Order: sequence, then structure tokens, then C-alpha cells
Amino acid sequence: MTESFASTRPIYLQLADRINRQIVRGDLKLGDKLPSVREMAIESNVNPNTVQRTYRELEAMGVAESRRGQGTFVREDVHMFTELKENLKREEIEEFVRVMHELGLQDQEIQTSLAAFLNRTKEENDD
Amino acid sequence: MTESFASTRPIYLQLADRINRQIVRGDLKLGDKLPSVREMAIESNVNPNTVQRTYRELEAMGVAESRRGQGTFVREDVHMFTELKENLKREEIEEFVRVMHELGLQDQEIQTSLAAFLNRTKEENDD
Amino acid sequence: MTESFASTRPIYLQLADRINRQIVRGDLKLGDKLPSVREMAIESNVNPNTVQRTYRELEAMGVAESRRGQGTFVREDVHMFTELKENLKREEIEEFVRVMHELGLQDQEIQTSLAAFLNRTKEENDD
Amino acid sequence: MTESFASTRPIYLQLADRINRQIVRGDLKLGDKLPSVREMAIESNVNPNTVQRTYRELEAMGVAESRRGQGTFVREDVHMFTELKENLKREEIEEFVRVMHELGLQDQEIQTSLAAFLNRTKEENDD
DNA sequence: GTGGTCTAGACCACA
DNA sequence: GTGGTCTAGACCACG
Repeated sequence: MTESFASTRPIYLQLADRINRQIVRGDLKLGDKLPSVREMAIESNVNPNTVQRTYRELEAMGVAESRRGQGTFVREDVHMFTELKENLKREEIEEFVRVMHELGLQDQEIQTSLAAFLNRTKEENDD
Repeated sequence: MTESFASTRPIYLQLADRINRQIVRGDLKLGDKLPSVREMAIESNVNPNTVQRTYRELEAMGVAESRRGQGTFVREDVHMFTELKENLKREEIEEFVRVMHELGLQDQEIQTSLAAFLNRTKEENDD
Repeated sequence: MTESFASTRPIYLQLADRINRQIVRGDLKLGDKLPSVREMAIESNVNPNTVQRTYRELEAMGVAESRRGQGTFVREDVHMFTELKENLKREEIEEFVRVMHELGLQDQEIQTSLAAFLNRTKEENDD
Repeated sequence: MTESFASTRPIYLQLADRINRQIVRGDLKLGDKLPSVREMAIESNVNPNTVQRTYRELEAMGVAESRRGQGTFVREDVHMFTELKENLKREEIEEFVRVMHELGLQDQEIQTSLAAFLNRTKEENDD
């Protein structure tokens, strides 16, 4: 039997991913306060317990810290930021390379195809 | 309001994607018979109509052809195969570039990071 | 055994044909909104899914475009219009020639008969 | 309300049409015996009464004649044959011209388009 | 058996 | 409201 559909990564991790990306993009700055558990639960249409678990996860990853009575904040740690960015980058690259290998491409071809694509879109924007 | 989760690509397209990848990988050869609509429906835990729609989609894309009373087959057309492979490649690259841009990387940095990653893993395999 | 009767062209295609003819005749102008799926289903005494399929077909043919939440529209593309008209013409001619051949006429005779008919009706109108 | 689908010409007339075409094509010769009502009913998947009505219609049109105790035969009348052929031809041409006019073509253009089509298919067969 | 069509009815996403 | 997707289940046509 083939696998089913309906992507299965737990919601609390999907939410953590999203917040991580917001940090790396700069939509969330170091030191910023995250929405309260309840706010975030409403915004994201999930259960507050799920958000709670996401925030715990972010703490465990060293990305956020909760301050009793004040809320949860992005840690003010440049090293964390750099590392987070590197991690996301690495994960994306790993996945990309894995899939391209699956499509039968060699390392060299992957780089060539990427370069060609970037040149193509660059030219389009030059028009 | 933030977007919700799992706003999934329609099942019939996910299934088409999966079949396309099987063809490009060589798990399905040109001329191979796909599972019957009913078989595939059971394998994939979806309704036969959904599979029907997938097969119709594959036919519209020129990837498969249905022979009434016999089944649905991968078209024996090398040109199709080449094009399909190119399309999947392009889509993966587009998505990769999109995400990397979202992480704040410039075109140049994307290429550098990829090259670095490939060198690193290459050295590991050389060990 | 002789063939049965009324082995009809699928309803969703008959409906597409009808709409195409309305466009070519000018009953539907480029950019016009088609009746909503539900309206058309009632007007035509068919299931909404059947209309949906018709509209999907028209979209695949490049004749219509669906705008989620707004409706389905005749594409505003003169090239499409010209091509559609040519296609309908060709199909009618093919069918006509096929039937006339079946009645035992040669290509030359078909043209002669048509010319005679047109002259006859022209004279009638001159009266 | 738009018209419904499911073509409505009565079966007994559809069957008469079919027989007429067989005569004009020469599949049925003058003087040939038509299948018995029962045979034809089985062949055509219709009720014997329907066939009976078809044969009556063919008699009324002067195309067939029933001989008590022997069956129904194509009338041995060359004039009838010529006229029948002319009628079918005329009907097809009328319909064709009607539709082409509906597509916006002038008499002259109809002839030109037909000639072009015949030349095109002729060349293909010359290949 | 196969794929193809159609219906009925549900729910979702967009706006 | 709109179109889009999915399910359930029926029936047909081809071979």
C-alpha cells in the first residue's frame, strides 16, 4: 500500500517553522514579543495548547524565551539568529539536493541548472 | 489573520505529482500500465472519481493515455519524458529559489551556499 | 448486431459545444460572464458537477476563464475567437464531407451539388 | 430556460433514416428484402412495434412495400431511388448551409472553405 | 474486467 | 454569493 495524503507534520512544528522563518526574514526582530498564546491561537486557528507546545519547542531550540507574567520573546542572541538562519538554509538545501538527485541529476548538473535558471529570471527582470 | 495550515494542494494533483515523479525516477517506464482506477483508489485511500480525475489530468498533460477497456498507460513518447523531467526540475528550482529569497538570500548567495553544501557532502563521501 | 440509437456525445461536451456556438455567433461576447455553475445547471436540467466539468473543459480549451468567487467568463482574447471559429467551421465541413461521401458522392460532386443548391436559393431570394 | 439534451428525434424515424442511407449507399439494393420486423427489432434493440411503424413510414415515403406473408421489400423503382438520394443530399446540404450561415459565413465563403478543405485532404492522401 | 459519465450532496476557499 | 474539491454510488460502453 502506498502512503496516504494529508501532510502529517504536526501542527505545532509547522507553526514553529513559520515563526522561525519570520525571524530569519526579519518580520520578527530579536527581542520582539511574540503574540500571546491566546492571540496566536486565534490568529492561527489552532488550539491554545498547540501554541503552548510550539512556544516550548522554540524555547528548547534556544530561539525564544518566556518571561513569567510578560509573555514569550525572541531571544536577543545574535549567535542564535545566525545559527537559525544557517539551519533553515541547510534544511532547504538538503531537501532541494535530495529531490534533484531523485530526478536523476548529478551535483554538477544541479549547480548548472540553478545558474541557468537564475540567469534566465535575471534577464527577464532586466527587460 | 494569518493563513491556516495544511491548505493542501488538491489530492488529484498530489497524486499526479507522485506519478510524474515515479516516471521521471524510472519507477514507471514508458508504456507501463498504471494501476486501474479502482486499484489506485484503494492503494491511495481515495475515491475512484478522484483517481479518474488524476488520470484525466495526466492525459491532458500528455503523460498518460487511457485505452477504454484496457487501462491507463504511460505514453511511449520520449519527448514527453524529456519535457516532463525538465518541468519537474524547473518547478523544484523555482520553489527552492523562492524559499531561499524568503530567507533573505540573494541569487549569488544561493549559489554559493549550494556549492558549499555540495563540497561538504562530497568530502564526507570521500572519507 | 446493428449499432444502437442515441449513443450520445457526453452532456458536458454538448453543453460546451452549445456555448462555443453562442460565442461564435456573437450571442456571447468576449469578456461576458457565463451563468454561474448553479444557474446553468438549473437552466440546462443537469447536475452542477456536469456544468463544472463543462466550464473546466472550456478553460482547458482556452475559451473561458474562471475567477474564484466571481464567476466564469469568456476569455477576452481575439486570437481565441478566431481559432474557435475556424475550429467549428472545420468540424462542420468534416462532418458534411463525411456524410456526403457516405451517400456515395465524390469530392467534385459535393462541390457541384452545393453550388447548385446555393444558386437555387439565391434565385429564390432574388424573386 | 434553455432546451434540454438527450436528442429527441423519434426512434422510428431514426431507424427509417438509417435504412434510407443504407439504400442510397447501396448496402440495400432495390428489391432487397428488409429484415423481418422481429429480426430488425432484435438487431436494433427496439420494440417490434417501433419497427412496424418504421416500415409503415417507409411505405408512405414510397421507399418500401410490404407483401402480405412475404415481408417488406425495397421498392424496385429507380425513380424512387434517385429521388431518395436527392432528398438526403438536399437535407444534408440544407443543414450544412444553415449551420455555416450561423457561424457567420457568406455563400461564397462556404464554397471556398469547402474547396480548401477538400484540396487539403486530397493532398494528404497523395502523400 | 476496463475507463467514462452522471448524479446527489457535502464542504472548502475566495471575496 | 462564486467556483473548486471530494465522496458515494450508479450506470454505460468497450473489448
